[in-house]
Amino acid sequence: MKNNSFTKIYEIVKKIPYGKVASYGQIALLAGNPRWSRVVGYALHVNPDPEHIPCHRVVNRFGYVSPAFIFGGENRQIALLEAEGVAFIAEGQVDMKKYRWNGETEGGRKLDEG
DNA sequence: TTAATGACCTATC
DNA sequence: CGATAGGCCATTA
Repeated sequence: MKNNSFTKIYEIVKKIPYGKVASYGQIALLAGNPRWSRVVGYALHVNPDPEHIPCHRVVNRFGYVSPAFIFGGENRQIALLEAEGVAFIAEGQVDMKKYRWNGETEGGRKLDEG
């Protein structure tokens, strides 16, 4: 267990608030390594603690979800997100402009929601 | 150890 | 502005 790299990633992913979603690059960045974008996905791939690691709240830069890599199936992620209140603007895409996690556990509406 | 792959992002023409 | 190619890091065979 290399709790040196992934651990950081998990820490971020596990810190994602309820009803919000974050992108790999964001997590990687918050983790302290903007190039871990690929590793972040890998970290979730192993997902040693899917019960504590909300990988379903993680999507790519465009808000698209994975085709079928989530623990349980694609519907799993979508279902979980919808269950939290996250709406989908497309078949497998969430509104990153409304649910995109700023990176803080407080909130944040400094974006243009207009 | 070398070679290949991946739930991504960024830079260039 | 739109489309294509490469880079980075870690895991696996």
